[in-house]
Amino acid sequence: MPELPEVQTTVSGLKSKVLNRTFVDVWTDTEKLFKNMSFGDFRKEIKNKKIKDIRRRGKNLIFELSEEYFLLVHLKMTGHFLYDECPPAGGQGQEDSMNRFIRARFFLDNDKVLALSDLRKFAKIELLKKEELDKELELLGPEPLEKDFTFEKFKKVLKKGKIKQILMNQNIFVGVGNIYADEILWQAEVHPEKNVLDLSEKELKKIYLATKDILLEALKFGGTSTSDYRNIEGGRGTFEKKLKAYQRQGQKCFRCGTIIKRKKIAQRGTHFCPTCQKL
DNA sequence: CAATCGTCCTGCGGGC
DNA sequence: TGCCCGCAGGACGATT
Repeated sequence: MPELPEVQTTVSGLKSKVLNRTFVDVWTDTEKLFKNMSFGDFRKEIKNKKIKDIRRRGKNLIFELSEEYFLLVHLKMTGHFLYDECPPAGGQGQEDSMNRFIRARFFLDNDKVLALSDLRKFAKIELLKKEELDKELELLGPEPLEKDFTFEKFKKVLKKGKIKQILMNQNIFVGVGNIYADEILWQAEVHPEKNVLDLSEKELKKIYLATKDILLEALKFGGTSTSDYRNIEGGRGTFEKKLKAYQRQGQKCFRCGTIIKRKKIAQRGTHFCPTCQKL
């Protein structure tokens, strides 16, 4: 599932390929992905709009277009963009079934195609004016990799509740989903069900540092592709080789050798070391 | 009022 | 072998 490192990797890839390109047309077989207007209207509106910039806010992709329009895309769980889909035979991603669920195609003025593959059809695509975009994003918390996201700021935005749930709450701070929440808490040696109010200063500091560290490290490796995420060339991120907790249930903890446990916490599959991460 | 549940969706894996 | 059930989960709305 695309979290901050995967969305940022996507943004970087897109910027290198489609900046300053103009949309010629768009196709879909899944009209419900287009949330704020009918697909017919979207198709009319997107034509001839130029991509002036591409950025990320939390897990959202934002294409800044000409005429003061914005294309907002949320990949949710299984969405990913593919540039110039159907790579040459034998090319990276060609044999990967995850790249075959093409739900939308954006035709560009260089005769290339930007496609959206999304197995579960949960992605969101919206064409918005500035005020509408701001309104949709207004509840999002701060960016954890920004310089001004200090330890003081981190402590200030936290609310009471199970720490795992808090880490994944986009209104507190953005970018962390199920994979990185488990990795952050493993590194910080904190039990995912521990209440924020019961965390010591030392534990808070470890979670804060682990958040920055894990997200940066995952970004460096192009994200995690355990199941569905692919980069815009259809290839995989390599951070999955670095995972210490996520989907390692039944295997030995790299720190203490205890068998990693899996438990449903806040409706999410959660992986942790019962020895290193005590409640 | 906060916590939990249901919804969207479909491929895949486990069990029989 | 083949079928069916249930699981995976980001975000949001509904419910308790």
